[in-house]
Amino acid sequence: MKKELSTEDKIKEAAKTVFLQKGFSGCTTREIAKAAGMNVALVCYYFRSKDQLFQLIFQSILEEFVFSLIQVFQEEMPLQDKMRILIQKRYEFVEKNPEFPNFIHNEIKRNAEFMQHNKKVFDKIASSGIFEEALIAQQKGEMRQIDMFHITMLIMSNCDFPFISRNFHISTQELTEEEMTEKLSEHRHIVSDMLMNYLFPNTTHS
Amino acid sequence: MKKELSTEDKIKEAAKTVFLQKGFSGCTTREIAKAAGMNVALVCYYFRSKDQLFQLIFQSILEEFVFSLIQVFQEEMPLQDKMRILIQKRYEFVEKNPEFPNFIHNEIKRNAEFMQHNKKVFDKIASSGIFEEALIAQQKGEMRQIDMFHITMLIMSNCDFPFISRNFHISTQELTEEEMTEKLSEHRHIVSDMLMNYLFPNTTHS
DNA sequence: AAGTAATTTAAACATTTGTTTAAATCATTT
DNA sequence: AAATGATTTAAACAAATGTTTAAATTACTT
Repeated sequence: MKKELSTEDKIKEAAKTVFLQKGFSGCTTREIAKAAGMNVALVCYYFRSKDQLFQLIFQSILEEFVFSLIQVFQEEMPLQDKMRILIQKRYEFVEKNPEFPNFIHNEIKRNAEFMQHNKKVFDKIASSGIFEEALIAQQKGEMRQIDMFHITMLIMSNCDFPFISRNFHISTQELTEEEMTEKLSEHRHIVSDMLMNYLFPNTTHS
Repeated sequence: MKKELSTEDKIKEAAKTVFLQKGFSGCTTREIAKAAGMNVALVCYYFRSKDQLFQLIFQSILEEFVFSLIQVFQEEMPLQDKMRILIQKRYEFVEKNPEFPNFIHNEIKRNAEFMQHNKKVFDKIASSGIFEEALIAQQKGEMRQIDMFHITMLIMSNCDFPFISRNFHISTQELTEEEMTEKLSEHRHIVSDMLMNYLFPNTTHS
């Protein structure tokens, strides 16, 4: 059923996998071609250059990432529930796309202007109204009064880092892949508990 | 005063800077040589190969990293204080070496065996007795009863990630370098508060 | 079926990059 | 000062890598 992909799409899929796993500098066009079961020249035929192919992939991945966030913001429910779900969704998103955070950070480092090209995507978060909603909750005393910067950072730190550092912990604590997967699955509840307790201190949390 | 370095040491220093900033795949021997103000051939003359030079740098950085942790464990004080200081020291260490965490994760990904060569270094953490100490505190009910895996993960997540994602937040939230540095400095107190509250729930924290 | 355009392939090209070589320079010892 | 060994340099080499070319194949239209 997956056989019916065009050559162009096969290369795109392979490129996504390889770029996510190894980053731009860490892989070659030949590697991507091979992963797609294609000739080297075909990569250039369809995408002109490695840079252009990367730009394309990067953008699509970035959108996927941002949309997964916005999806939650737009729901109709109390901020506290929204936050809990946000944390959960975020954690699960990274669980499914564990290479993702590292990928973004590496490529921003390699080329800081990348993000400027994709700023529009991030504006969608701001225009979702989530920040205003949080401000109101803070004024009501429902939510801890700290800058949105810190809130964002706390959520991302605790949801993204475990997967960024997956191999590190496997190595240093001598875990198997399966044990690690299990641990990371457990960890979500701890993260959720800790963050919700901290962000909404006056509430009893199940 | 810094002029009195030997050629070998100049190359080592340059290599450390460049490797930390760009990773192994992200830089060239010529780049390192240039950063050291040296000839390309000198890099190979003193270190035989890029791989060997990298191995050397990696190991020294890793030791620096681990020793900064152990230092705290060995002090004589209640676990709760030890933890607070650990969090603080860890945060400050990454603040001073912001490229560090990303560097480690990237190179582990590139070559998983790297860590196996340096396992001895990490054993020193275990033999510091910190884990036993934590277990006792948990049995006494002083400390939240969660696996050391999760505790380690929480601390590292909140201390390391802010610096890993520094450029990401600068880009997406349109901050200047100075604003970001300031924010990250504030963030330490939030991290410390949140973690201490979570790990030692029955205590009042200043 | 012939002709046309798109796709695919193998080969080649130019650059980059890790490494080596052989000569030149410098420092140190005798 | 001569000689010896260490250090430095420029040049070269081989392999890898991004990209292009030109021919071969396929798909599609008339």
